[in-house]
Amino acid sequence: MAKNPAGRPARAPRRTSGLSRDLIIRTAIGILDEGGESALTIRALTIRLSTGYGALYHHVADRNDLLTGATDEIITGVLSGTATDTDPRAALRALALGLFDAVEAHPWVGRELSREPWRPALLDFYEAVGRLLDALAVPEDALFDAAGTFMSFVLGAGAQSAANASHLAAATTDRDTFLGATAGRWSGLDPSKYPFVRATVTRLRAHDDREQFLAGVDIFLRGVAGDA
Amino acid sequence: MAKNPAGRPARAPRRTSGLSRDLIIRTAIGILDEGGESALTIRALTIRLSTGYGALYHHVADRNDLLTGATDEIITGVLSGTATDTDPRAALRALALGLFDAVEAHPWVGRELSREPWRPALLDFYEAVGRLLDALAVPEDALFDAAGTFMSFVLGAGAQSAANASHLAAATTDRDTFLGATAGRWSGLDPSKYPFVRATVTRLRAHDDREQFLAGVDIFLRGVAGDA
DNA sequence: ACCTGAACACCGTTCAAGT
DNA sequence: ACCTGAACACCGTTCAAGT
Repeated sequence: MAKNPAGRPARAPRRTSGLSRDLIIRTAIGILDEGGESALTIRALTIRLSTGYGALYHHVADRNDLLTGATDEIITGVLSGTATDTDPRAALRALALGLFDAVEAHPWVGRELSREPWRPALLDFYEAVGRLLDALAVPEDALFDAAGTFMSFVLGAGAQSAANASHLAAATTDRDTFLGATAGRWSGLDPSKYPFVRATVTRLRAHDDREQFLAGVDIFLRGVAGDA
Repeated sequence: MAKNPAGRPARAPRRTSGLSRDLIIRTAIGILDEGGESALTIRALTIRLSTGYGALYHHVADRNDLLTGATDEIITGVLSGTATDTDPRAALRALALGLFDAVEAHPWVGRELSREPWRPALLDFYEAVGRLLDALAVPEDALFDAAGTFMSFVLGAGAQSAANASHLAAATTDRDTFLGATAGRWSGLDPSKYPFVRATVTRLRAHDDREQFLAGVDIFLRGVAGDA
């Protein structure tokens, strides 16, 4: 149905409801969630929104704007859903876990944040972390290093977990098969050269990214403010 | 000089020295270092190697193979240059700093590692970390979480620092101007809403990524095995 | 076996033209 | 003001043809 028989170019029905940056970003998030970063093409967006290229470019600057806008939207959602007025340790755990879960749910966010860190939405996150560490009585001259370290760890763990999630999605197999294959590959390594990796294998099947992440948060908290 | 006047297609002089996967990867690293991931096009590679498309595809599978191969090469270099037979704490610091410096020197490596974690070369890194943590008398049931956390932090901090480095390269300005602009932007934030971010501003100009990274490593070491 | 380069099927983005 | 879609300048990859 690309052309009509009369030779006049076919014309898609004009949208009745107006386009908006918000609608475009939300649609982009849908495409990103389904197919990852590479699935977000301008063409795919025009089709899903049944509109033209120019219409999109009227509301967003370019594809990059689309990606940062989508990322901001996700991060903002994390913060608005997390209470920070409880015990500082609990609040830091909740904040970290909120970002971690968001990145697991939207694996493309992790890579986006490593491309464009210090987006406005992440600034709110950093601010909250800083205040909570201050409330934990972290000495002032250690506060900035501690906050930066916390951000690096949370984003790093999120990105890594997201990468696993992406590979999981790419492999059409389920999680156990994927981990099993990894374990199998690692088992094939020379035991004398890779004793630790091989010891990890026996744990891998029961491995829970989220639990390991929380264990990491606790290591950080102990390191930064004595025993958690 | 696309065509010669006689209408016969111009033909580039045939390479005298043979192509090899190794030469291709090394050339790719050069392009990546100069222009980042987007600069690595197959066309750019053929030009720099004065060869054709098919020649490249004869030695590497595709662009992805090029990227992972280049990343492996860098990571392998880090490990071969780091001694791990000293005091475990010192060795962990050296190992972490080696990866951090490599990512700073080759910013594209950080994003690549977040796309393809657990490359063989990183396995060696993980193995070394696990053994060193064991040598630090980290209890066995905490060893795997600790090693994973360490990896996440090192990769996360590296990626973040690399993102800064990329922006620094994109902005043709120097580091002080860039940090000054960021500080200026942050200073404009509502002081009652962002007290911590604003307090960070005064530190930002004197900020040293490498020092903050080492401070983070020490937080981790304290958290994982008592006072460092 | 190794290499060449035209050709193909995509991209993001622009812009004259429509309402 | 908002939208359409042909056109442009790129991509990565393939493959018949050369040596």
